[in-house]
Amino acid sequence: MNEPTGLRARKKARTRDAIADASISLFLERGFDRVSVSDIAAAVEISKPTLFRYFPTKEDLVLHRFADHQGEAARVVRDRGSGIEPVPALHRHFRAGLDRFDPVTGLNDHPEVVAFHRLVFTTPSLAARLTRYQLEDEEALADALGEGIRARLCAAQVLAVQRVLARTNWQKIADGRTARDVHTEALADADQAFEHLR
Amino acid sequence: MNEPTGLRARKKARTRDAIADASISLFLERGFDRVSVSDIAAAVEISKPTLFRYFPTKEDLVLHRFADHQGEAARVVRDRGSGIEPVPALHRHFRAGLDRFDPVTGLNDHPEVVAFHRLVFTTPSLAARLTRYQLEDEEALADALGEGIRARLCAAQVLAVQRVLARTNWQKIADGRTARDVHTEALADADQAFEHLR
DNA sequence: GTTACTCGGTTAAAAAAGCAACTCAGTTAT
DNA sequence: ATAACTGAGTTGCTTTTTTAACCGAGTAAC
Repeated sequence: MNEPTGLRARKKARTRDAIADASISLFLERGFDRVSVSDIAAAVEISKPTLFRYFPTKEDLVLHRFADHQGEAARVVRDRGSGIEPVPALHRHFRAGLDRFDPVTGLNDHPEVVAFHRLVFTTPSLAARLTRYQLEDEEALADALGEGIRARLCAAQVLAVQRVLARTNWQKIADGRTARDVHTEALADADQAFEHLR
Repeated sequence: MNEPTGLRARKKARTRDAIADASISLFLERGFDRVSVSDIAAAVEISKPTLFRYFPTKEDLVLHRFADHQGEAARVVRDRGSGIEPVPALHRHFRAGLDRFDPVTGLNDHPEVVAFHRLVFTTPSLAARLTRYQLEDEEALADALGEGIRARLCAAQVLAVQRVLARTNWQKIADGRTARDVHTEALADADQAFEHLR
């Protein structure tokens, strides 16, 4: 069931991680457009074409962290236990994310994570591309919810809610508060928001 | 003047070093024939055919340290300054080796080097292959010295002398003496041996 | 206004690595 | 004696990586 752990696969995963780590740390250090892809390739000791075989664009070097969560909402809906409604399933999933301080919930005060968020939202080309990811995510969720305009509306609202919640949490963290401190009100916000959805 | 330092060359050199290091440390740890080439390949995280692209046989994993000195004597003779006779040039070169405690002179008491020598000379297949290297080295030296039986005799004698000297030094080290301690008498031995050659 | 750089991204060909299956010897088990 | 194993080394095929050269957009220089 799990991926084959051959030599090839292992090295590929390691190269991918190395690229991701090097590029993010370089971006945080000098800013997104003061680092060229050639710099990154040199840091990882691979060639430029190889780098682009792992990540299609420069933006994806940053956004793969979101891309890796791609379709998560849709999956949660599809894999929900029988007799459970979609929205409560997403609610539960988001609460679980809060409990483990998943960065996508905005509730994480690791300096690296905070700096990363700042990087994404203050770099126009990154923010732009991020919305494209969110659109695809939304479409996938809509498909998982069913067909027609109702499903699409519901998907859009759920993801909008999640974005607002994450943004709110992140703002509180950016104001200097600790994730543990914000945790309970983040839960309350989430409960209220998802309650209001139905 | 120096080799091109492209990405490919750098990685190749690093892989070669990794193989050499891993195999020698495994051999020293468990003995030459209690380690399979597959074990080594696994330790370096490369495939078996790849390993054999770097080293032609299992023995060469150990003996490349000698192989890398291959043809050194011949080169010394060819590159000697004008007006210098071959044998004195070789003499000087051997003395220089002693002065920097070059492992090939046997005058080196690093535990790793000592263990390495022991490994080579107590493993029959290694000792056997080593003599083949020495033969090739001898032929190259003979060619550098000129043609005919005289050159061949001279080459054989020079290399025999070097082997005896190295073996003598190694024996003293094996008896527990330190390289620095043995150094002066090693020089004296060398002087006498090369003098006797003339 | 052309010229020349830089940077993101691509292409084609060649080198290198991985994989699986194989040969060939020598050992061990039955 | 034969069957089953193990380990060195090879072979053919596929995937990955390097290399050098290029394209096209932006931009700074003169």
